[in-house]
Amino acid sequence: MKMTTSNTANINTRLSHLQEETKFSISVDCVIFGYDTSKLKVLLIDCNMPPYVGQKSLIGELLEARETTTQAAKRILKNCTSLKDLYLEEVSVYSHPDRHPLGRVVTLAYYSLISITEYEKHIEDVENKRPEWIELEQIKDLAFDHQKILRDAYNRLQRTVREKPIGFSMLPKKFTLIQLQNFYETVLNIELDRRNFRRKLMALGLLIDLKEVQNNVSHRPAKLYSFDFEKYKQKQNIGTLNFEI
Amino acid sequence: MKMTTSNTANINTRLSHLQEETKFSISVDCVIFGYDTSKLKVLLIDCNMPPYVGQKSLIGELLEARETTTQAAKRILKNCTSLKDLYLEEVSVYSHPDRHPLGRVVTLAYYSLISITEYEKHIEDVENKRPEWIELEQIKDLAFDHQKILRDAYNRLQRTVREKPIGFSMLPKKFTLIQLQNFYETVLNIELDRRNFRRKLMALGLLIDLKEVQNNVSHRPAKLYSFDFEKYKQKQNIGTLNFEI
DNA sequence: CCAAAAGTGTTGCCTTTACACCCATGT
DNA sequence: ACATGGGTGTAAAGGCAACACTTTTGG
Repeated sequence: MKMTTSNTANINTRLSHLQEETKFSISVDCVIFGYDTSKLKVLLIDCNMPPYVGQKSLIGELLEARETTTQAAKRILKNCTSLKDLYLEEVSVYSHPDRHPLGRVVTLAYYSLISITEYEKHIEDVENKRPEWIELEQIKDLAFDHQKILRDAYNRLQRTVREKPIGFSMLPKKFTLIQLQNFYETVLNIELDRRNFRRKLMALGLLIDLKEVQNNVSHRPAKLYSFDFEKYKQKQNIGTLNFEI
Repeated sequence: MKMTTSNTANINTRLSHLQEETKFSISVDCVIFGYDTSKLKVLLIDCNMPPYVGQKSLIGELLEARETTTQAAKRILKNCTSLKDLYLEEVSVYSHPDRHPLGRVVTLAYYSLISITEYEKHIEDVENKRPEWIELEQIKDLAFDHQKILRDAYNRLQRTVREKPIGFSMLPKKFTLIQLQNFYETVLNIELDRRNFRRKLMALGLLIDLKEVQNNVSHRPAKLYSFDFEKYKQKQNIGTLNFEI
């Protein structure tokens, strides 16, 4: 059995300097999810780069000299939404040598969740070339390998949303239980039983009954709730938590 | 509200060339888990690089010009174990600007699972500077940020091992139910009820009763089983699967 | 008073847990 | 025959899924 180890530079033990030939551009791409009128949407921009002119792409930038990929992702998010402290989660690395037409660019994908309503409030601050919300279902033929990145990010979102209360980042601060249920039904692409859903959510003890109701609705107005992030943190710390939709 | 987007090069829309100043070395580090005599172990090497001389580190190499990070991980694994087709899963990216003493090196961590027995069979093929199996519990003060990488990888392993039958990659091809149970108890650091465990595993219908038993044991010999990877794939394809420990 | 959506309990089933005794082999 | 670990069943509790009618508001 022949081995090839011997001649390979080992980055963790033997290497004495870093060569220019093995340096790469690194970018960070953000899949920004929003939720509005029972639709899951993604913030996309137009790609002007051949051969992808006319297609949409995710929002991404090159990693700068002294920032981490997470910092880069936060910078990107702040730039295009003017919001900060958004939920952010790493998806994966995409490193096919021919994935980018300008040359070798390894990209780290992140996804983030934002409230479209909050986003709209600050929209006038963003430069004229604005990103656009596109319904997830409508998105196809993204530039580069972004369709795959989106698929991976959505898979990750579906998983995480069932295990952690991250969905509340995409909902208004005050919401009805039915809005919450619709949200889960949309994101997970399943149907939920109303009574069972309410029982489960109320049993978590993490919803604050605001003692307010909807108004201007032509039917019985629903009660409004908000999510108790404080209590969630406490329960998390003492290991009491079992958030499972 | 001030915005900073306008001047930033956008990798996906506007940039026309890649500059040398924003190129980085990329490495791939592998957390190689093995399981032996009721202990979870990790394959580590000695780090000879100041200021970490004397400490252990993960096995890693620089990404080469035309390979993906996954290919790099497979190359690394093959080099140091002479085994291939190993289970491989991405952990995360580590990109702190000062994480590596030679300069800016962004690393992608992967973890892999191997059977120590299989590994030992090929060990004579590996160059003299051999990596070493260290019990997970004993590992502390790894070089670089490898302690954190290991922690993240182990968390990922604990999660995945409950959801997918990846543990069988670390066990002998023929195993007893009690060995299997010990494996899960070790990896997950929990205790399991023997009867309940057996019932659950048998109910999966994915264990092949080999109609063989242990020999040379000074007690009632246990039956040997193997995992039915074929059937697992089929069930996975038709969505019948519910592998949950 | 009608339309439209909000709100509310009960039951059966399945899954999970807890628990103790007999069995097969080597010495 | 004894020591050692292997192998087995049952009952109680808890969680999950299925299901239909009443309530409140606006028009």
